[in-house]
Amino acid sequence: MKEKIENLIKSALQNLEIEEVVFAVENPSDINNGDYSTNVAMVCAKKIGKNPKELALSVKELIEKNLPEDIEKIEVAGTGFINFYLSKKYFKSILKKIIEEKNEWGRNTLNYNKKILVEHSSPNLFKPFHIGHLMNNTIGESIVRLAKYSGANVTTMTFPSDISLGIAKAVFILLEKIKDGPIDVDNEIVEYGNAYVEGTRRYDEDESIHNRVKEIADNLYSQKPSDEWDMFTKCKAINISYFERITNRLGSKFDSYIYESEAGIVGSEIVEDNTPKVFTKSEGAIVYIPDESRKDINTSVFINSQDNPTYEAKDMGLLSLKFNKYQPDISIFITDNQQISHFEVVLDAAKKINPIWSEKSFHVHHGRMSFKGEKMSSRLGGVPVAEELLNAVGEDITKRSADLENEILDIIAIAAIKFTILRAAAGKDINFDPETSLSFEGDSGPYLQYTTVRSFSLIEKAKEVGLIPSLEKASSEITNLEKILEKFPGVVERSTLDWSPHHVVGYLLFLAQSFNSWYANTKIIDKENPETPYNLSLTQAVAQTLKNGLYLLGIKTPEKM
RNA sequence: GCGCCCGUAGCUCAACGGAUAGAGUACUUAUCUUCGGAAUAAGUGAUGUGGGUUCGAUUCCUGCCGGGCGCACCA
Repeated sequence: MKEKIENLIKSALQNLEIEEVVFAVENPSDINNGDYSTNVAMVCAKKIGKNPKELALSVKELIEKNLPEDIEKIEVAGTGFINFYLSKKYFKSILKKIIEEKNEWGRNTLNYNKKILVEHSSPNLFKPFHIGHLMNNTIGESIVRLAKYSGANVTTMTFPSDISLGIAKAVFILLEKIKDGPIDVDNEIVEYGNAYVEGTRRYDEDESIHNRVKEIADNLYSQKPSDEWDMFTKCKAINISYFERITNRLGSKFDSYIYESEAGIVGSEIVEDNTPKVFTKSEGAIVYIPDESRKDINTSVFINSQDNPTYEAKDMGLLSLKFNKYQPDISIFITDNQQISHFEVVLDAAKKINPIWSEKSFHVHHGRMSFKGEKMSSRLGGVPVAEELLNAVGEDITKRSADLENEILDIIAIAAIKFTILRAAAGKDINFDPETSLSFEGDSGPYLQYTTVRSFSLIEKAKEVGLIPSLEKASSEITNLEKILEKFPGVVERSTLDWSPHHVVGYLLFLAQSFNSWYANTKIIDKENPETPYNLSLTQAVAQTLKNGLYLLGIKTPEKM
């Protein structure tokens, strides 16, 4: 439809002998200003020395001479906007499309047949899956779904951090601990988390253990058979299954794992092969010094003076592994925005090794969550762990409605949390206060779910009394709901173009509010009303659209709630 | 100090250079013997500050004020 309108305008401009200009056709934010709107007259007016309103009127007249039946009317408004109002017939065809396409409704072809690799949720072994991971997972999963909806062939990947000095510290503690007896199997994850925290503390306080910890680190990096290597591999397996359990609960699956330990090996080789071409030896380490023109990034160490790869080299190795394995057309990776400059350095260096690595990579960065005002860091302990938060939210939901099944309870709790994360543009920090951030009323995940569930159940209820949705007898009036439904694919496209799920959130809220408002003023199941079948179709289209939108956010629609 | 990002109702967030800056929450009211009240309707309330570019600036540029993050062997 947008293209259609653009073409109408272009041919009108030709008739007026105005040379081509860049103009916009968009959905006005206020639906009273038409279904589509263009600023073409304002853009051209000055160029040709004419009043924008007059110009708009002549464009309008020209288009009206041969008006397609999809368009009902055209108006000139404001300082020279040309607003297009679509016809009932067109909206009716949209409803038909929604009902026929079901879960496919809203898809686009922006990335048709492209290979997209999305890396997200990367866990740190030995550290619990905390709220920062939850945030990363929520945004990542939504981007995965947007990518799928845009016709891409999507591969999901995660990059567990399985090797570091910090992990060596944890292994040091665990080896000490098993001397006193075996680790409590029921509490393994907690024990490992504590070991990590304890290791960090001991290392800072007690210099005498530094040599031993470094030795452990060396053995882990070189995969040398030893007690520490055995301990490490055992912990790794348990941590990964823990990770799979929690991400599965959240609705994510990963096609592939690339471990930091693998990436470190590959990264080290790449760095060594490209020294001194790209990298420079300095003070026993190998560093990357950016060109003079890149004053915004800093010199960084890739291989430290102990000969171990740093995070930078590991990410270089990761690029190589990713592109060799998958040849993605777009490689998206999601991290918090503390890492922006880190990746700028890595990608700048990567550009000199294989330009494709940098050209096809796209960094989505999100803010951090502060919890009751306190910064979160699992290394220091006392961090809100994702599962604890989910369970706490679940309890609040139980207080509200006691008889929900556990599965539905979890679906609602996840929706409440994911909504809070996705409603804001990624990149901003979220000030997470469980008291206010996690409401179930008003703008909230459960509100959207509730509206969806209720609208689906209306259709069922109508069936029981013999009323079936049908588009045959439509009122001549065009409802706001029809206008809003028509916008859904455009909103999805916009979210896909800048990988920003929050546009979908805003849209769904608007749709749900409009539906609820209509619902409050319309008796939908009404045997006396000849428009009832049409209203039921409308309800069905709303329910489907809400459901599809929630899917894109990684939020499930429960059967009932 | 250098670099990047951010300042919008009391609070949490929107606004792809466009039309009267939208929501929720809180507060004040109203609807409701209901097709599922996790609802609906109404009211109060905001672009940190000074310039500039533009037909038009919350949005772009710039000065100031305030905040966050990053800056050599952590991840």
